Amino acid sequence: MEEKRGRREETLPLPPEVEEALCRCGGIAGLTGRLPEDELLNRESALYRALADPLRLKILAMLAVQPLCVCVIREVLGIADSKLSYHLGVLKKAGLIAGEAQGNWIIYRLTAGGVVWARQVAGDARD
Amino acid sequence: MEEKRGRREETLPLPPEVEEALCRCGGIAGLTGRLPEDELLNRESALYRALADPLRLKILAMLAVQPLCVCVIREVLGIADSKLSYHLGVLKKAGLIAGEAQGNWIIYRLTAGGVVWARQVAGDARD
DNA sequence: CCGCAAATTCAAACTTTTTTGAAGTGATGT
DNA sequence: ACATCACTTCAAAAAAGTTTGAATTTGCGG
Repeated sequence: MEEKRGRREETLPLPPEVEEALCRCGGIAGLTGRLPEDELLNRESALYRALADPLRLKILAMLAVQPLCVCVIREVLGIADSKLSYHLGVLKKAGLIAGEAQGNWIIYRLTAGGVVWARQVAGDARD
Repeated sequence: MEEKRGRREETLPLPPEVEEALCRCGGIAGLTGRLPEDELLNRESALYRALADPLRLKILAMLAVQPLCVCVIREVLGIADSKLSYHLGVLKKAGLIAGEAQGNWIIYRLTAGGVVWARQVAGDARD
């Protein structure tokens, strides 16, 4: 009766392959300890969420060619102003691009972080 | 009047910096030509969408330690079966993980592609 | 055959993201 | 001062993604 209470982690029946490997890494607790902090996972998933749209990837690819003002981007994409503004906002909030006002225009360019990801997008194309 | 009709691409007024660089790369048309295919952008954004959730990144991190059956993953995450099944499905559809039935259990492991991205997640943690 | 345990499927409720069109901001040229 | 151009903001509608709990499937041991 005593061994039933508490339900130790080693108690749950597992496929041998998993059980063995799990023991070697410290059981459930050991495994849990090896995982990245939630804080980090949140930040990373937020970045991927910004990249999770073909339109936004296209914008990154364009800006990898050269810095551009909104009107040129819109001309290439053929979408409404406000829609473009929304997506630029998403990329900006993610720290992938930055916009600098220049008179009547706003010129967007990749940030250092943006360059890395834009390369990832365009780089895969070379395969 | 004749120069007004048609609105050639060179006609739109631009900040000098942008205009000059745009000319060098073949104008709007030249820029458009350098962009990745929509097909590719769709595939890549689909991958990022699969990565765009902290729970899913955590699952990848777990499987980077070792292959695991669903029950262990659930134990670590502390979420409902069906919820976990949904997220495993997303990762599987994205080609990041694969599950192999083994008797009563299903053992999930990273695919080759999954390994790359799991490293990206955990690797950033080392900074 | 029966019952159990592991995992998936399903549909409805819920949340988040995206789209749309109208209104707003601010610099520029007249 | 006024009209215009480039761009953003806003709020409502639409679409997509996620969560929930119940039902289902499948393999295993008795």
